[in-house]
Amino acid sequence: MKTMLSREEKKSLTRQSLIDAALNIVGAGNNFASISLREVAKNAGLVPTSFYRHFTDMEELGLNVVDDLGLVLRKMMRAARQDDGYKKGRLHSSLEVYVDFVCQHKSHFYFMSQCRTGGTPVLRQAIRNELKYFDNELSSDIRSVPFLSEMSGADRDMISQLIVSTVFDTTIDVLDLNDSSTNYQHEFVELMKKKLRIIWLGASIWRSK
Amino acid sequence: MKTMLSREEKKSLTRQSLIDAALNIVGAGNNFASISLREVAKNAGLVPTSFYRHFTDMEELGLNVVDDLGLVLRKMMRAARQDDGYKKGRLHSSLEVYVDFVCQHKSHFYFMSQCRTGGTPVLRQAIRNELKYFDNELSSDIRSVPFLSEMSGADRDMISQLIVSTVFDTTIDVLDLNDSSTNYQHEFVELMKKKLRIIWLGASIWRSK
DNA sequence: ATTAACAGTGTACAATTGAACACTGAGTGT
DNA sequence: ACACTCAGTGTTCAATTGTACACTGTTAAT
Repeated sequence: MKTMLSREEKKSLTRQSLIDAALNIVGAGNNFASISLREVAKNAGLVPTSFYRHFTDMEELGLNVVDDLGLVLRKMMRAARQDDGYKKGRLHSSLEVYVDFVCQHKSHFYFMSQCRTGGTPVLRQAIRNELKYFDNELSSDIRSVPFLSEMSGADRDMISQLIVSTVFDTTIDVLDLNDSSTNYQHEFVELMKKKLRIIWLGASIWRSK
Repeated sequence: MKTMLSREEKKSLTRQSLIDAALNIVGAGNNFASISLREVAKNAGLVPTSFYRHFTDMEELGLNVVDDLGLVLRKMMRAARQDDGYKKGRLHSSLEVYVDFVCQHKSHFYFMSQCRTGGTPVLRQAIRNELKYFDNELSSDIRSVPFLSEMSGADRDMISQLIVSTVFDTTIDVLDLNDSSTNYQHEFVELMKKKLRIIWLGASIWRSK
C-alpha cells in the first residue's frame, strides 16, 4: 500500500530534508558559511537546481535552520523547567539539561555557535532574537525569587542576559569537550556552576548596598 | 633612491601583505572560512601560486593571523593597565579601552569572533590559547585586590575566566553596534559595566559566607 | 476528462577554485 | 666572477561552484 501524501506534504518533506542535509554537513565539522548549495542538494538526494524550488539561496535556508533550532531551544527550556525535581537550585539543574541538549543536538548547536558570530548580518540577527527569547523567559522566571523581588525590570533583564550569554558562550567548548576525550565534562560543569553562583551571589546583593 | 631590502625582509613584507589581505577581506564582511587562497593572493597583489611560498594553506595563514591578533590584544592589555588614571575602577576603564580597540581593529576582532566558534579545530584552539593568556594576566592582577586576598588560585582563575569571557563574548555585538547607527554605544557600555559589577560583587562575597 | 501548476530532472555554461609544472630574474654565498 | 637559491610569474588542468533553460510526470483544480 502506498502512503498517500498531498503535494504540499511531499514538498515540505523534501524541504525539511534540505534543512537536515545542511545540518548534517555542519555537524560533520564544516562551517555553514562555506558549504555550497550543490552540496546540500546532493546530500538531500536532489539535483542542484531543485534547491531553488524551496530557497532562493543558502541564507534563506539558514533562516529556516534557525527556526528549526528555535524548536530545539524551546524544548530545552521546557525540559529545564520541568527538571526542578531535586532542589539543588534551578539554575544548576538547568545547566545539566543544557549540556545534555548540546550533546544530543550537536548539529544545531554547532550551527548556532557558528552563525551567531560568523553568519551574515541577517543570520546573526536571527540568532540574536532566538537568544533574546531566552533572556525574556528567564527574566520573568526570576521575578518570583524572594531576594530579587524589589529589583527593577531593567536590572532583572540585565542579569538574565548575563546568565544566558554566560551559558551559551560555552556551547563551542561543550561541543569540543564532548568530541574529544570525555571525562572532563563533569569538571567543566562544576566550574560552570561556580561561575553561575558568582553571578547569583552578585545579583542577590545588587543595589541592596 | 631605492630602499635596499634584504631578501628576507622583502619576503616577510609580502608575507605580511598576505595576512593583511586576509584581514581586509574579513573586515569587509566575509567569513574567513569561506575566503579563498586566490582571493587573498589577488588582494595582496600576487599571483595565486605565490601563496604557497608563504603558507601551505589557508589554515596556516589563519594561525599567523592569530599571532597578529595576539599583538593587538597585548597592546590592548598594556593600554588597559596604563589607563587607570581615573579611579572609577580598573575594570570599568578597561572596558572602555576594550570598546575602543574593537572599533579601531575591526578586522582583527571580526576574525577572532568568527574563528573562536567557526574556525577549524586547530584554529579554535589557537584563539582559545590567546584568550587564556588574558585569563592568566587578569588572574594575577586581581591577586592584589584586598577582599580577594584569601581566595584560592583556582577560584581567582575561575573569576578571571568569567570576566574575560563575558567581555569578549560581546565583541560581535560591539562590532554590529558600531557598523550600524552609532549612539547606542554608550548605553551598551553602561549595561556592560553593570554586568561586570554584578560579577565583581559576587566575587567579593564568594566563600566569605 | 482536460488542463494548468509545479516539484524534481537533465543539460549546459561561464566563473572560480586549489594545485602542479616549468620558468625567470634578482639577491646571496663562495 | 660564479653558480646557486628562491620569491614571484605564467600557464595549465580538473573539479566545483551558482544559475539559466527546457523538460517531464504527477497532482490538483476546472
